[in-house]
Order: sequence, then structure tokens, then C-alpha cells
Amino acid sequence: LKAGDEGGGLLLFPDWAYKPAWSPGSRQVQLWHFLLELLGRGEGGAIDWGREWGEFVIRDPERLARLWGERKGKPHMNYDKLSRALRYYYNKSILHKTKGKRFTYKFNFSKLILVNYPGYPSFLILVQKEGDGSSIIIG
DNA sequence: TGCGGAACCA
DNA sequence: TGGTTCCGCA
Repeated sequence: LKAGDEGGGLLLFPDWAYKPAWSPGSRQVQLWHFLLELLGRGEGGAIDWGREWGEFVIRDPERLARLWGERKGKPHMNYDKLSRALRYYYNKSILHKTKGKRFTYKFNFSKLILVNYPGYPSFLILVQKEGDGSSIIIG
């Protein structure tokens, strides 16, 4: 496990999430992981947690897209393309759209690992520190 | 803005 | 397999 703790929250991911792209049997960084990473850091402005548990709001869509593009080496990334990738998550139950709220999506934490990595002795611990307390989900 | 098909790529 | 790119539609 690795942890990132800088301000807004604390995020813990299983090791596979951090395996570099070149290592054998590894995967490239997943979009959902990238989003969680930014959310955990409280990465100024581009994306932020929403009101409900797991809900997030994209404050600056094109900036988020640029960040994602930089990570993946896709200089022509934009929100149109990034949002298409997010929509592919609907069928996998990783995400769904919060209808009526602009740029607002919601994670399905309970399904995130199970769907993506079946059979993996999986665990995702996400602690959100907010004024009214903290929550923990273990999948 | 948001959706999902289709072709395509690593 | 997870997107990326492009696009017509509502």
C-alpha cells in the first residue's frame, strides 16, 4: 500500500494501482484511479468532492482533461473525450452520472474493485476527512 | 451538456 | 481491455 496525505484527505491504494506501465503484467494508469488521486490530493480547482459520498464535481473540465492528457501522453485530450471514457464506466458500475447536476458524477466504491479486478484479494480504503466526520469503505 | 455507436489503438 | 478519436443526435 501507498498513501498520499496532502490536505483534503487520505487515500490508500493497493500496490497494483501503482505498478509502472513498463513492468511485466502491469497496467497503465486507469482514469478512475487518476481521478481518485486528484481528489485525494485536493488538487486545486480541477476536481472536487461533491455533497454526497463518492460524488465529485469537475470544476474545470478542460483543465482536468489537460492533466489527464499529460499523464497519458495524449496532448489532444479534451473534456469531450475524457467524458466519453467516463461514460464507459456506467456499464461497469464504476461510475454513474448525477443527473441534473452539471459536471457531476458519482463513484460506486462497492463495485469499483470487484468489477475491475475479479478474484483479486482486493481492498480499497478511502477516508474522506470532512468537517462533519469521516467515512471508510472497504471493498 | 450529455449520450452512446463505431472504428481504432496500445 | 481501457480507453481515444470522431460524430450524429437530443
